[in-house]
Amino acid sequence: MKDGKEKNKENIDLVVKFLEVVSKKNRFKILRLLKNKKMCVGKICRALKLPQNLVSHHLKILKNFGLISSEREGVRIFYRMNKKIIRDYLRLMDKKLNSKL
Amino acid sequence: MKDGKEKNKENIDLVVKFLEVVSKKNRFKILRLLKNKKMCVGKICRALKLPQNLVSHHLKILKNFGLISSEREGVRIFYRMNKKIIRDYLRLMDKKLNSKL
DNA sequence: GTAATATATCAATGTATATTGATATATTAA
DNA sequence: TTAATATATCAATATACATTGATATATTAC
Repeated sequence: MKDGKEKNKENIDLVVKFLEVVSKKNRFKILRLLKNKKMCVGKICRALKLPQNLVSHHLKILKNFGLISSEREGVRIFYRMNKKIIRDYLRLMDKKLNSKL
Repeated sequence: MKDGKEKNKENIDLVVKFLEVVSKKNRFKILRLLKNKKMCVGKICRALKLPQNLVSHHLKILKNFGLISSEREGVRIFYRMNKKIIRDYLRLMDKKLNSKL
């Protein structure tokens, strides 16, 4: 079992990794688009006026980190935000930077 | 007066800029050190095992963005976190990524 | 099967910026 | 005013990674 310091270190690495992922403007915008609705790649491209390969690239990063999920519907692949996970990260950030303890 | 879209764009730029600033591990650690106490540069260097010029560099970025403040005490300069500002950014992030609206 | 559409992957490039090393500035003490 | 300490700045390098262009893969319709 880990001691407190190691646990803390892991948490910091995790929060910082989260921040790295969402601190890119295009990824942040994609996340916001997916906040309340699922969208296919093409629609995201059109909404943000970004080329398809770039959007796919960012979607992959967001998905690898667990912030979004995807499901195929015929020829399209729809993405949606993993709201609970986002909430957990926001809470962790708050704990690290804002909590009294 | 700005319309809603412009206001929103500014907010996104601001949040993303905040995320850029805090998404670097060393800066994040510095912020955490300053969460509950003021510290001089040398002490921050020793605490994080980082060279002085690098710490000064990161402090400057954090200060320019308004996340920390400084005051000289004799030969030393003490830094502290601007907690209210941090809280405001955390709230803004929550609004953008987590609020129901 | 082939064509058409949607998405993903790969290699190359460009850009931002973290880090380092050397040096400059400011304050205090003698 | 000189020495010692603390901090900041500047130039150079290294590195991460967003972006782009070209191409590959997967699904559906014919």
